[in-house]
Amino acid sequence: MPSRFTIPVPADFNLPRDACSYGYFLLFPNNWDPAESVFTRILDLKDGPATLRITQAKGAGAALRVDSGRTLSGVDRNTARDQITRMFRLDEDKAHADRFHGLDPRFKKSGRFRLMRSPTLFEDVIKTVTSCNVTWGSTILMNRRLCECFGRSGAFPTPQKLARTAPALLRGRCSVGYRDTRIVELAMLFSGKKVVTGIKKKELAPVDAAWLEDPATPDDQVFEALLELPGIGPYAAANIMQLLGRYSRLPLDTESVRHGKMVLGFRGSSAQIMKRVHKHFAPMEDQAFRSYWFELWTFYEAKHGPAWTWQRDSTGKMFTAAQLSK
DNA sequence: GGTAGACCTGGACGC
DNA sequence: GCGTCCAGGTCTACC
Repeated sequence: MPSRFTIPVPADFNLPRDACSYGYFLLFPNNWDPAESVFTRILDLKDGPATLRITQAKGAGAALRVDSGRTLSGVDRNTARDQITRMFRLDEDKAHADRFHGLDPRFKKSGRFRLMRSPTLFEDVIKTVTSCNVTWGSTILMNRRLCECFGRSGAFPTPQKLARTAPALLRGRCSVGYRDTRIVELAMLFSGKKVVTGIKKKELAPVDAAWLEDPATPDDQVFEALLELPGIGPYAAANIMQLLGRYSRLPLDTESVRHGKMVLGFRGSSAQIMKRVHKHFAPMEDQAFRSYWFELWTFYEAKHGPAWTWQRDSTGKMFTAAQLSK
């Protein structure tokens, strides 16, 4: 039996704008339907996977309506509500907006400040690993296959499932290449296991997700802890920081170099341009990433139209530095 | 501390 | 259809 519930949102929350605010909205098992303005997401809940259809029929500020393909227990409904809240950052209120817009008023009119993320930290970490050293089209493919091959009914696979998976099988089915062992080791760490990692050649304690998510934990300690994880270098760690709601660091990559050259007019080697991009956004203090990201996003939208009109299988594959430089 | 090269895959390109 | 080259961060070895 289908079921329906609602989730209240902050007065400024706008589903098309805020759901389509970061590239992960294009990755499985997320699906945005531009024609209907419907965000569909499969969540692996206690009683099994559920396909959730999320809409905001009455516009910005109106409660989200969530339709499930099956009846949800009270426990599953609460878990779904928590995960959707995390995904759309519904806990970031006017104070967050005011802080960002005070430092960078360019985005006050559009109201942008929220960045879409995953329902769980584990999924954010794996999505980040699958976005490293690979073109965006391959990132889409890896996430699709992870869900199809190892997730229940197309949901994102759990840490427990991936922790039990042989790296070679992961590589063979999901085209993750050398990331295979890194993903399995990360899954073990998120499953509460100690890991003697072959990647970084040391014994690692299980990931304490609550400690990483706790705003009271200092940024520097979170960053250092992330760098310890297999497959996580400076770029990935900085990206996970913003996914954790810590916006002072910039995950700079080849795309940042392209942006530095094309939009900011910087010249020099890649390393020099990255240093200049860092310096350029330093005045944005604890909001540096938001300022950087929405500047990038504005460039993308100027090329391809508003993000809520993008199609995963066409527009969504255009986003690589090489493509955008053309 | 800085740097070169290996790690993989998909896609573009030339023949 | 096949071979070659390239894009894309992390990690290790070496200086």
